[in-house]
Amino acid sequence: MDFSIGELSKATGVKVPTIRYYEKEGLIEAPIRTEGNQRRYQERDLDRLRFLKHCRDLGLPMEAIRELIDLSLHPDQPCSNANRIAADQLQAIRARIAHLKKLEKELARISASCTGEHPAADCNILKAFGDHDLCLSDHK
Amino acid sequence: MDFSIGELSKATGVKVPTIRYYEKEGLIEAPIRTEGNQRRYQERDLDRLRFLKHCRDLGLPMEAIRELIDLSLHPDQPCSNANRIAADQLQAIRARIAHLKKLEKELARISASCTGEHPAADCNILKAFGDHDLCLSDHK
DNA sequence: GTAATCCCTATAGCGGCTAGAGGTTCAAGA
DNA sequence: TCTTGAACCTCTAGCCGCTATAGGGATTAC
Repeated sequence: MDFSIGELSKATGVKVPTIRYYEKEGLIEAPIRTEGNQRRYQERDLDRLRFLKHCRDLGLPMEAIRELIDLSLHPDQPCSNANRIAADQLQAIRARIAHLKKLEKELARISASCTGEHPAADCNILKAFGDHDLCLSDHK
Repeated sequence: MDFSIGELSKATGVKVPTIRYYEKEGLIEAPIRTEGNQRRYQERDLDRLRFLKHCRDLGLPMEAIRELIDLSLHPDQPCSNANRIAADQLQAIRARIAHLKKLEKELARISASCTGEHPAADCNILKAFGDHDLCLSDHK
């Protein structure tokens, strides 16, 4: 019928202290309590937390999730904000991928520049780490 | 001959409070001071900070940078650690790219699933954020 | 000489948790 | 019914790598 925080944690993969943290942050509602002050959750809390976790797994910042939750609590409002949030996040992810690819290229070059068998004084890796001018691109 | 912290900052692109933070963390040496207690840096501090910044730009964690600095202070030691650090970082970057690509795929699908003109109750984006089962891959 | 700009220390805050201390409640077995 | 032991409670502090602010002192250009 209702879950303890530990059961909710197992069902969602969100750790117990994290659930309490989300509650403190207002991202999930404070559930009812037993006489002994322990939290007891309902089905809808499970849905909400699954939503939250999925959003976090997709990399959304908590502020964006807050907006999405607000929106789902007002089902008559237009969903243009949800659209914007998804598009923004997609763009942010693509920017990060582009940046990481530059780093990958530089690191591959640096990593291959020395076999690790020299004294440090002659190590090309140490030189490459020290000198951005040796880099092929401008990796920020 | 020597630089103030602001000049060092401009020369490297590292912000002033960050330079002081690096000093507190032992990543750069505490420089000499003027009679009025202001820091004055030398050429070698500039080199060190450039090294540090380049490593940070490449995504190395400070602990790894600490090891690299140690190594460059012992030029007779073998550089196998530098090799390992570069290889580890390369692997870490590649793992992050792989993960972000999964997110990109899911977000592109989610983002395209709704034009943003519906009431929230019917919004496919909200549904997709809520339900991982709709996802094509297992993005963590 | 004075005003503008730099510099100093110390502390707190960011995001998103996570770990620990020290104590209470619950549920299963004897 | 009693007892154990696991799970729960609150509160505080810590993680990384900075960044911002407050409240002052030093330096430099005019």
